[in-house]
Amino acid sequence: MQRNTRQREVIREVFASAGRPLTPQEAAAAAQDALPSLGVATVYRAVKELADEGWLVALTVAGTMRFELASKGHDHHHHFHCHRCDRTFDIEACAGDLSRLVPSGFVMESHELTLNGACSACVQKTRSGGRRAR
Amino acid sequence: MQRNTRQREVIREVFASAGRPLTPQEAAAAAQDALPSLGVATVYRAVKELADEGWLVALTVAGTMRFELASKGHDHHHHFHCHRCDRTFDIEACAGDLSRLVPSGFVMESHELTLNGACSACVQKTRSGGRRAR
DNA sequence: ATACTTGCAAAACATTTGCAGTGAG
DNA sequence: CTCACTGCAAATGTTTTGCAAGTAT
Repeated sequence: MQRNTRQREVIREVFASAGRPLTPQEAAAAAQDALPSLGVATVYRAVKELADEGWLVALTVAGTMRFELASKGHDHHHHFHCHRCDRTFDIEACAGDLSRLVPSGFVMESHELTLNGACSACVQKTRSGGRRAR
Repeated sequence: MQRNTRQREVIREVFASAGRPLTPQEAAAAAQDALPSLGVATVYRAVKELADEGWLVALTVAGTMRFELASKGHDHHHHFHCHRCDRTFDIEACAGDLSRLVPSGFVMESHELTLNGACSACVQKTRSGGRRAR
């Protein structure tokens, strides 16, 4: 990422303030909020560069690629995917010792853990019998 | 899945004998091997039904949706994805108590754990200086 | 016979790429 | 001024869907 344009600035801001992984689509929607003329292609391009650069990390949850800040202060964490609203949240803790799971002969370099279920917001909607759409 | 047709039989057979998660595309290719006229749409439809039904489970590894038999004798297991050969292997063990990771208010229904690294075959190829493609 | 299934092709999406115009340096 | 960046639209690739014909029950 060489030139500092308004759109890239906005895109970075979106991820910086999101606090959770965003799909390129979510990021585009949020960014267009501040810069309506911004096109999705630009978001895809910027996101890819930011990921290559290491500022963002890519992860795939529920069949969709998502990106989030590489370092948010805490180093390693995992994700919770809500199948109700399809949002992905960060989980601050790590599962711990997984090396015992690695088959002999294999070399583990990283691991990815995703919990699936309903987020608190969706749980509450369900409880109150509420029917609120996205 | 109500009627027992030749194509569904073939599709089930493909997953049953695969021994590892398959993408819809892989499944379609394998099934068309036994039933050339079979279309991808049918595979997608069948796979979705089988997954709803619980006979297959969906997982996302390395950016692609894959499906595999829900119960292969052992109940719960995880996956190891080799970034070298892009194959996914089963890991018989489960990480254990993950409920402590769930944020309060959230309800976890399942979890998915993927270890990334190199499988034994690829590790050996590397050691022996070998260079073999997929 | 009935109506669930299938194959095909079009549709719906998500992501990428080509291009000419725009703007950062 | 230059050339990287952007927006638009067309191109890709994947999964879904509409429909008429096929077939299990």
